[in-house]
Amino acid sequence: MSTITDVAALAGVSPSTASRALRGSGQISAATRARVEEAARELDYVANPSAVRLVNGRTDAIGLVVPFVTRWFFAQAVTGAEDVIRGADHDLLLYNLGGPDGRQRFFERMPLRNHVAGVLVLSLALSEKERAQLAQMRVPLVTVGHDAPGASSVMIDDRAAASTAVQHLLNLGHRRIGLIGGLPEDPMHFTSSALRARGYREALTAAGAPVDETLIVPSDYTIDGGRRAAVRLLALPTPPTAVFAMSDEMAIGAIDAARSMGVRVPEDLSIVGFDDHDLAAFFHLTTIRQPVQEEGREAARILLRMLSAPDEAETAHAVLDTELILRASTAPLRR
Amino acid sequence: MSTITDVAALAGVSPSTASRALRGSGQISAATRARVEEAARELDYVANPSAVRLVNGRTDAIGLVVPFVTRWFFAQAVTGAEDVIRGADHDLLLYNLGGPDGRQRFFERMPLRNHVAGVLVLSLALSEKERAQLAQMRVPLVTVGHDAPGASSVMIDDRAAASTAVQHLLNLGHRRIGLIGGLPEDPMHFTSSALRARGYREALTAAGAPVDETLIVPSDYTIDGGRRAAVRLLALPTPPTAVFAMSDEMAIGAIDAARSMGVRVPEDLSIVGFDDHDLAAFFHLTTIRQPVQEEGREAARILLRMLSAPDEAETAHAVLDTELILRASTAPLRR
DNA sequence: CTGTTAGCGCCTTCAG
DNA sequence: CTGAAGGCGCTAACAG
Repeated sequence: MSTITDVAALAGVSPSTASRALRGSGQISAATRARVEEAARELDYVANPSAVRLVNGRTDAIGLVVPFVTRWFFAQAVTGAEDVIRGADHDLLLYNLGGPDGRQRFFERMPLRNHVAGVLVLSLALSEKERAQLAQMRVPLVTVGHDAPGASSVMIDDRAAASTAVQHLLNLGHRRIGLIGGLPEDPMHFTSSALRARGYREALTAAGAPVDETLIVPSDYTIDGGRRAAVRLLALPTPPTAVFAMSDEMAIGAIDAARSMGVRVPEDLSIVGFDDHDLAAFFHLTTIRQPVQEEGREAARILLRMLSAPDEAETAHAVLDTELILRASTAPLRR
Repeated sequence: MSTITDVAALAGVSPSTASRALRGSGQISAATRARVEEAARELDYVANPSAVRLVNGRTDAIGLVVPFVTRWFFAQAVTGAEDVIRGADHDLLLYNLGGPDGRQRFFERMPLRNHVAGVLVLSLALSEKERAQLAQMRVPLVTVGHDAPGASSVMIDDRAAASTAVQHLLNLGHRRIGLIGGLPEDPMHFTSSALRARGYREALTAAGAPVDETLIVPSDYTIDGGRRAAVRLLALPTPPTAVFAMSDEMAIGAIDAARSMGVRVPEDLSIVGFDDHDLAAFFHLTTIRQPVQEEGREAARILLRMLSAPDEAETAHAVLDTELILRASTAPLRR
């Protein structure tokens, strides 16, 4: 691997001149610049990033923390963030927690410490202690789907979106509306679950409909979890006539459960999901669309902005729009 | 950010002693070591990785190149690789190509150059030029799902697996068997497509069944692509009685197409997929299971091994097992 | 067992 | 406009 000294030697200049020429800083005669560039090309020179970082006193890598890359939502957000970060020529260090154990290990060891210029955290509700750990790194922090003090955030209005979903069902005449949602003490703490649950309750209350706690079933954001939750709901003495699931995966599980129990969708049971997953259209699922890739992109943009203006200690908070997508999994209540 | 000099000062020793104590190298009295460790803890010291890399002359970051993190297969493989790499305390630089443009940009700029100790490439059939570019970085290279000269690889036996799938259909009495597969000139060049197509042809030929080119329909590994391909097959004057799809996504699309055309699965049409995607069981899909996460893990392991024994220029080649998973999307030919 | 010295590759003063 | 010198933080010899 050739160094800048090699380049300088080949070009017949000093290393500092070579450095200036290559980076376009200072005043350099066009002739020397050309010569240096030619030499660099010839030697296939690329600056050693460790040396550059050491002397500049900063890294340009960005840490991306994600619970599970395999889940649709996270993969989408990663794609958006990655694209923006690459476009700005930063490195992206991926950290996939992969469950409670990985999460604990991460926060214990803080492997990003001293490694990154900024951190992007996808959809983890940070405990106070975790937030403090992250803050201790003294680098800008942006979260997606969760709002932590001292950090910037990109969110959707989970509460309003959930209300909209439930309102849609209420408009169709439904009153007994089930909720399939995040686990109450989810080890991964997705805050959005709590917000969506709140929106659900508020919509019902505002419409004068009772909130029946037996219709609220926790689940784990997987198809199978949605299936189990739906089975429980449909086995109730007075089952709901409609269900709002906090993710499309769970909604799909619910559709499957209904089918296998001889309950027709939407004739006997209306179902609304959340996300507008790739498969939602396939299942004719009415759902709340959220712009997941854009959430990742926007978070990355905010982080880049924070990096370029480090003095301004301000945090930014973006709220992106959601939209109710009407498909064929919901229908008016039949009496 | 405190430096090792701060730690040394606080512990009342020289920086080199502090360094040795912290890294457990050389001979250090238990007393000094304890004092240094205490000082480091107090100052919350973490070595500056750029400085460490600069002096050691190497980075410990590993580059992971993936076409689309959002596709199930890649997300799974990334998860496996990430886990192993993290476990070995290496950084993981993610590079998501995201299509032909991103691919070209990547190979033009080679942003991993001088950044990484090794590279993991997921399921890209590398052109000779691309392979040369990668080789020019002079770091170990491991590919998953593709075999390139000079690189280690982790593969499955795509040809045999495809043969098995087709053989299963032949055993059920089918003779007209459609193939839904990779695009012939897929801009992302997935080699496995070609190998699976070969397996398909060989199985038919070995059984004395004719290979009808009109039954071979290219597609793009998406649900929708599978749907379109199936529609074309089913609209044929003499449609096939069975179909082998090169991915579960495409198989699912085919199931949907059949359903909407009034063709029953498996009574009128048997379908075999490939991958054992999370949704395969959901669709009762008979499929070829491949251990995707394990492919990622094994690739990472091989890379780590290459890094720890850089002298041995040998490449390793792992072939992992696949398995035919029988479900309800295939049935004997009805006459 | 510990301190001193030198240098990894680069960039940024500071002099010319 | 260009070169020399110094130092970023750390570790590997080399002396003690």
